[in-house]
Amino acid sequence: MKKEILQALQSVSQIPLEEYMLERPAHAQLGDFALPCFPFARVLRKSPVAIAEEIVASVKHPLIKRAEAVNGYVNLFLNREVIAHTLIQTILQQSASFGSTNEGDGGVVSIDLSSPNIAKPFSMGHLRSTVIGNSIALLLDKNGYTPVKINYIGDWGTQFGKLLTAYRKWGNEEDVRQAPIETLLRLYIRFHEEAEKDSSLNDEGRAAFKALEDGDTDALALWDWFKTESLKEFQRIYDLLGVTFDSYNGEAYYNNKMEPVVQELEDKGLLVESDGAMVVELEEGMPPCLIKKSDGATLYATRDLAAAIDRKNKYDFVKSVYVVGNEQSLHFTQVKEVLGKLGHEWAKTIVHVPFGLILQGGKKMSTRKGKIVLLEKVLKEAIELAKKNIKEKNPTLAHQSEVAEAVGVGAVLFSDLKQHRKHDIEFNLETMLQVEGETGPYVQYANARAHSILRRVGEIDSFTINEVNDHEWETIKLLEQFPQAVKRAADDLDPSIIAKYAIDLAQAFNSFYGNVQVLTDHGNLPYRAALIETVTIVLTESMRLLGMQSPKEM
RNA sequence: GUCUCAGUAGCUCAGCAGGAUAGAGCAACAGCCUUCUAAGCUGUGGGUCGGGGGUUCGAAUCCCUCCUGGGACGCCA
Repeated sequence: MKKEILQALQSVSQIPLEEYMLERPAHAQLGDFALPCFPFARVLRKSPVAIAEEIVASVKHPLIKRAEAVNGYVNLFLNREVIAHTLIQTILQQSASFGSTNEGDGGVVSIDLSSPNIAKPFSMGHLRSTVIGNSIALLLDKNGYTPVKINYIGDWGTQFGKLLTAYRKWGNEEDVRQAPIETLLRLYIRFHEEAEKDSSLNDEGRAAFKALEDGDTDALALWDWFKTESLKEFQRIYDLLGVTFDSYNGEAYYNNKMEPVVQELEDKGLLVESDGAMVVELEEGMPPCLIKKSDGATLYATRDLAAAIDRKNKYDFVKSVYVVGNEQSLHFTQVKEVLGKLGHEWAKTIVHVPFGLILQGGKKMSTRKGKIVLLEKVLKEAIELAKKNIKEKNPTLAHQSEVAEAVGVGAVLFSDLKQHRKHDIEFNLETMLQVEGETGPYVQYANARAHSILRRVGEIDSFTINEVNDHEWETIKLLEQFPQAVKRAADDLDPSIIAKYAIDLAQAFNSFYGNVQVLTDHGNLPYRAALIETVTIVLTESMRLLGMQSPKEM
């Protein structure tokens, strides 16, 4: 549509026009599109006002109803009825595939997301990675890519040496069976408390990890047990969130895949000794990448290198996305650099998608110090609140517990996804549980109301449009923008674009049905019903792309 | 100290491929349930866009600089 308008303008303009020049005015009374003529003034040696007036006088196109010259702008008012009719037809016909593209042409994009650490509770921080990563996968899929979701479980590293040490010193089997994660977390916290006083504990922990890595059977058995118990707890949360994975290959999976990488680094002369550790030196200004500790045990970067190479071999990805907090930016830059030094061209296709931290009192939360908020508790609370709301607002509703779950989880998901990824978030339970205003339940409610009207209308087979009022037009303009929102969200790997879009559309629609009686106006009923149906299609699809459910009643 | 992200209404944020009077939500206040679910709608008040320079016809948006805060900077992940 924009292209057609642009062509119409081009035919009467002496200057070549580009798509970006045509903008949407901030205020609806200024029209649907506007062309600022200031840049042309110098070339044409005329005032912008005169240029605008000339264009307005001669521009003509079936989609343009009226053109006005205002202070050097060409303001265009479109032919609402024609555009609305075409758009509604298109959306009804394409249904959920409206806005899809085949840009990715089936190319695989691996996505590293969620990645909780075993023996530690699923925290609010992991929520961000999980829901952002999941939404990115859905967005890529809609654009024709083949996403592969990898849950890179944190199940290896010195932390396990520490945990094993703590368990052997202070733990017992019974407590772990009763409440696995809670007990293991307590042990982990105690370890760090005691290590403050007695730093030799840290050496003990490191030694225990070395033993684990060298295949000590006792240590392995304990490790395996802790891991099994942890995964059970995580699964409950993934079920609630509706997130699935294509691979659960965690850090331990790469235990036997690191040596070849280390060997290759050595063969290529990249590995150098530094203070007893083995490192790869990087460009000036960047700290070296640590590959092996002085005791010979591996590090995070070692495993990430092995994992990146393994994933390239396995999936032959066109892009590899890591949804990990922005405090790890340096780490990923280093890993990319090292891969580049190894001669892997594809290192360029690795993308770190960072996100802000969830803060408490302005500070980072720390598992080690026991400063942590549990996601499961937050979700449970949100669902309880949704249940209570249903009892008050719609007590006769069927399937109340399913709807409560969809709404409660939707509230938590949306409060996270609507914010720009990179912003730190101050944790606030009240904000997360909110159901009014710019929230997940607000979007779900708009969609439920739309379905409610449609249930009363029944089947419609054709419609004509006599006039599109302002409320309807605002809604239609937004519907028309959905494909662009999808494309931008996928290109920027940023789900918040869809979340904001969904809010805008829900607001426009709420305003429409709040001000227009649909059922009683029989002349306009078929057209409005068709419009409302397209709203449900696009709202439902928006919510799906965010990983949210969209109940038809609530 | 170096690198990096941020600073917009009382609070939480959007806008930042430069464009017309800087927008939402929450909170506050005032209306709207005998008409499609009030998780809604309609209105009111509320701003030196951190400070200062610069580029431009035009800057919240681009550049420089300073201030404030978060985070990362070798044997955690």
